[in-house]
Amino acid sequence: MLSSTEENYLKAIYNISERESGSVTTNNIAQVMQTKAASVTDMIKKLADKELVDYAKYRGVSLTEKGRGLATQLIRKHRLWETFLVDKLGFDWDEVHELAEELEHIRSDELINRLDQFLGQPKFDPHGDPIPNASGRFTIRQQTQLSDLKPGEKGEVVAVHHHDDALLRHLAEIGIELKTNLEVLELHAYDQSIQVRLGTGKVLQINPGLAQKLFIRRSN
Amino acid sequence: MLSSTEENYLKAIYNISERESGSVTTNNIAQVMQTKAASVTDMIKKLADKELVDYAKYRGVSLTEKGRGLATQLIRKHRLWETFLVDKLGFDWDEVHELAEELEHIRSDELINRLDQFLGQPKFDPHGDPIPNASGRFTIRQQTQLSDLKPGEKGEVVAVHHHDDALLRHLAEIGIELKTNLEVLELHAYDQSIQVRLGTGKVLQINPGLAQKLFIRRSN
DNA sequence: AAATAATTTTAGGTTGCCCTAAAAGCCTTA
DNA sequence: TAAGGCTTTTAGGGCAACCTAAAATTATTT
Ligand SMILES: [Mn+2]
Ligand SMILES: [Mn+2]
Ligand SMILES: [Mn+2]
Ligand SMILES: [Mn+2]
Repeated sequence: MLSSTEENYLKAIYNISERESGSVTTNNIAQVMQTKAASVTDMIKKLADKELVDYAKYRGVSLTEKGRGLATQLIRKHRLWETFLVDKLGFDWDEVHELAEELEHIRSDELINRLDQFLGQPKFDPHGDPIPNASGRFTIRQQTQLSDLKPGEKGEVVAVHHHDDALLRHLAEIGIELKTNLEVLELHAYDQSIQVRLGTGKVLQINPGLAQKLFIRRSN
Repeated sequence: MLSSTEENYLKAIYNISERESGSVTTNNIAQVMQTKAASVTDMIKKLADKELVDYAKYRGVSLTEKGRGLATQLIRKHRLWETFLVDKLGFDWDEVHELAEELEHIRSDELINRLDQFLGQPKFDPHGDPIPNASGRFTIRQQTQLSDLKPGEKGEVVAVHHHDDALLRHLAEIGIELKTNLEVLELHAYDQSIQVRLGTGKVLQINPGLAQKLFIRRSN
């Protein structure tokens, strides 16, 4: 039985290792967990004792199979709760992350499987992130960063990277949400910004930072 | 901001003072919280510092207005989550108490108010217990213990006392749930048992312990 | 290859919630 | 009303998760 804190560390390690290659460093975890390196070392030892991470002093950690499995289940719970909050309770997509951070620690397989059924076994959460199934398998989807599209290419917004509430609110404001269709009109060499036309006809300048955080499925 | 533990103590004190008159004793709380008297004394001091209980050494505690308000909100959350689990996720009434014990500590007024809306602002939980509204007011209902009915009296089961899962399963097995209609046929002086006929026609012998835990609204 | 800089670990301490054992206070009953 | 028996509090610790400061190790620069 893991504490909520242990679960959060596992998830942090999982997320870091998804976006960076090699082993995960103490400082890296400290930053994500908003804590101090010394505290991370304490916790790493505990997780290593429980065989959830492989750990070599001064060399960082990586998840074991067991650790990765638990992290995946936690992500499943997080994303299912987010889906519940948006689809059933009518929250906006920028309001659900913190709540899901608490709800994900409710410990009951029965609960999460019933919730999954109730929601119609969704494959993606309100931010377009894939929801692993009960065996921990993710649905793979073809997607590209908006910043990689060439002028003339069209597509549909399928995910946003990631849980920055201000970003999500901004997107909603300028008219971008999941399933929004768009076409790249021009790339401006001067500031790397991208001009796009939305399905609604609205034309927008998207700055490069934002364009990296929007994931598109090409549609032609 | 209260910890889950502090919230649970408040709820325990609230529940004890509902069923017993006078101030709530340390041992009483220790028994409900499954902990030791010394631990209770520690916590009582903390709650007294926060002005959630009135405390006089060796004299027990009682909730302040503020403490009672928080306890009531916790009970609201508990009962709304139980209602969600039964009505929306299809759990049986004997399966939801422990889960609600965890869910009730999720801290968000917005969440609980949306959940309330989603459930249709229910007035009673799956065990027939009243759900306080956002201002902490309970719906009052006329009800009598089955053990107080006289032969010939009829009524409807409106609540069961309380969260003993085995009791709830037993009731379901013998055909008693909320809204079950019944009529008292006979009282047996020998063992104080009560013979009742359910709406279905089924005739049962109910022992006096159980009869005290069934709440009935008279219907004639 | 040193020297310096950065990272990581260790040492020692705090807080919240729990414990056992002993002391203190309250209550009953002779 | 005084003793004995409960109940409650205090004293002194343990454990999880955090902290700061110092030491150890690794990485980078000269
Ligand atoms: Mn999230
Ligand atoms: Mn998400
Ligand atoms: Mn309950
Ligand atoms: Mn209930």
